Amino acid sequence: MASPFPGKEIRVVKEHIHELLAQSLLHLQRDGVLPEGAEPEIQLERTRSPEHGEFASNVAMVYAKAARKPPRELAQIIIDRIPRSRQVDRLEIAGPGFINFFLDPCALTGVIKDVLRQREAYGQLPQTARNRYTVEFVSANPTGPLHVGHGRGAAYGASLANILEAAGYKVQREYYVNDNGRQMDILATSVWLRYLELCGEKVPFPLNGYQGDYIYDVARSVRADHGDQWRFTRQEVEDGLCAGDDAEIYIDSLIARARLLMGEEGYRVFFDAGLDSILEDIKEDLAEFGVRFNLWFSERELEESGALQHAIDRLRENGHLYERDGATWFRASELGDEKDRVVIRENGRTTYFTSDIAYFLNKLERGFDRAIYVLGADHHGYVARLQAAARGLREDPGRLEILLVQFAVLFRQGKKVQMSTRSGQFITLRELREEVTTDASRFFYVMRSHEQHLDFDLDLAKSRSSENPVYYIQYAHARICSVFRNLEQSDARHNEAIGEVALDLLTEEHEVQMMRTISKFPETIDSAARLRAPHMLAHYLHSVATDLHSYYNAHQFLVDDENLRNARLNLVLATRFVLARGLALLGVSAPEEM
RNA sequence: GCCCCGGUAGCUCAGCGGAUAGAGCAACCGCCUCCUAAGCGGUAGGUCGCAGGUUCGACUCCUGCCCGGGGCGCCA
Repeated sequence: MASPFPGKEIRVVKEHIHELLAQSLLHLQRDGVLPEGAEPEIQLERTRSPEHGEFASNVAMVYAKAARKPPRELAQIIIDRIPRSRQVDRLEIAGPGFINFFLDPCALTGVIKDVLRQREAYGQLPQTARNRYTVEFVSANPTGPLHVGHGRGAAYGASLANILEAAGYKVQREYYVNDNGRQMDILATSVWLRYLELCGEKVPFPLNGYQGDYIYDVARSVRADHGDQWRFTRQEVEDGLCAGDDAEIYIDSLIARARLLMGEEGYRVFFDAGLDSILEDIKEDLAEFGVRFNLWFSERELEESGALQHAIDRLRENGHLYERDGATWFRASELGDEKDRVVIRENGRTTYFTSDIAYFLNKLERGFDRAIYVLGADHHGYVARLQAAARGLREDPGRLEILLVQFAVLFRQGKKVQMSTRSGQFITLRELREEVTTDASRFFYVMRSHEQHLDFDLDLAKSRSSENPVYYIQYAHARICSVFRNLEQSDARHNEAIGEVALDLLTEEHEVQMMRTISKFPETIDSAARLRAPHMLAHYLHSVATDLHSYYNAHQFLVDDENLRNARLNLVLATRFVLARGLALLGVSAPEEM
């Protein structure tokens, strides 16, 4: 037969079969059996049960109407046109008209050769077109430590970015640092009030200020560096303060008071001290969580670089802005949003949304084909707003993709762990990592679909037992490593070349199953990337571990027969590569010993 | 009121329009003189929230309803 990939090793059996089917359908189009025109769409999927072969296609059913033939009859015609392949043992028509592909054993053993040739790179898919993606995630305001809610976004975003890379995309990881908003002013003022307290001046601390102890730490460091030069008495601070009942007005007037008393320069010291120390803490926290970013994008820079003005100009040129009540509005309601949005407030300052628009435009102008946003589910109001912005900018809304991650709720001893940001009674990501380890938290966070509320069972994540899926998978990896350690201590050696020649000895049910599962790795990466679903990879790895443990229990790998031993070692070594790579994509370690 | 997410085994959840709906935990019965029992094998467990619709075919898509979680600002 003619190889569908001339001069190239057939890497993925599924692709190969897909190609065989495509050739058949192309023939039938030329022969007039099928209508010509669009390239036929082919669905090929794994069967649920081996009695239906390895792969099945529904093309005969889909095209039955167009071909004006009963599905099973059309199936036979399609089969007659499918080129012969060494990889395919036989074809069957089943049920209402499925075409089932039964593989030749060499197709499965070929998978082991593939893996051992590609080693750690197995599962890496070729580059695709328009593949420059930027993924923005976490982007928590630098006003305090990350908590467990941010943890899910971090784990999801990082895993997704890794998976997209494996699927052939060039991925940039970005964190949007909101260093310009009112929340930052509240932070700066909170630090200043704590500073005054340390100086011995007790000014009543506002309820909506940042209450956490870390504020004292920042205040202490400012005082250590700058002494008491910004010390004012309670009387001085409260003079001319709007002491109304409204907490929001009260804190705003405190902010204004801070700026006035200290001057912009002094105020900046508190502002930057808060920002720098908290951002530093967040970076360190994320690094320890195995999450790295290529770019920490500063909101302030949007203003300083003129990007903000650039975006506003663009909206204005496109006729989407108007003035009302002293503010400048974006006519979002005409572009799919539920109402119009303010982009320049009455006081002349832009809104948070204005920055969002400018940042989005900036991403596209930096050359990314697509901007992916990983946001908490509470931000779902953003979707329509940002899409409206994309339209208003006359950019393709298809280049904007927003993924909402649902909330995670912690459970301890079967009971919900209560959390509240206001009272400062939230569990930090750092505390979670320390309690259940980074590995377990990374895995648990992405174990479920991101669209699904997550019940995070702390006791399960902590347990070093079989119930804990992350240990179950890691244990499979460690077991394989252990086998090779035992081999080292014996007289025997692993010879991959001998193993490769002897692969046809791998005929046990467990071995066939193991190979089948390993062969699904590339397509799992593909689906997980396409559906933005790291949990698919998590589930897949669990099935790899299941097969390995079963195999391990049923058969001895270190047998006397040199050929069989090396063949089996090739298989488990290939399994090890899959486990290690898969765990790495999820940010989970693959220990050699447990 | 409007919007987002969910409702599948006792519990937590997979299931990318296909064939007999799966896994882990919990329950019950077994397996270590043998490469790590953090493991394996087996048994039992289901009106896929309800009602319509689209389709050769619906857990999957559409509409309505019921139940649970969350969100709606010239806040960020």
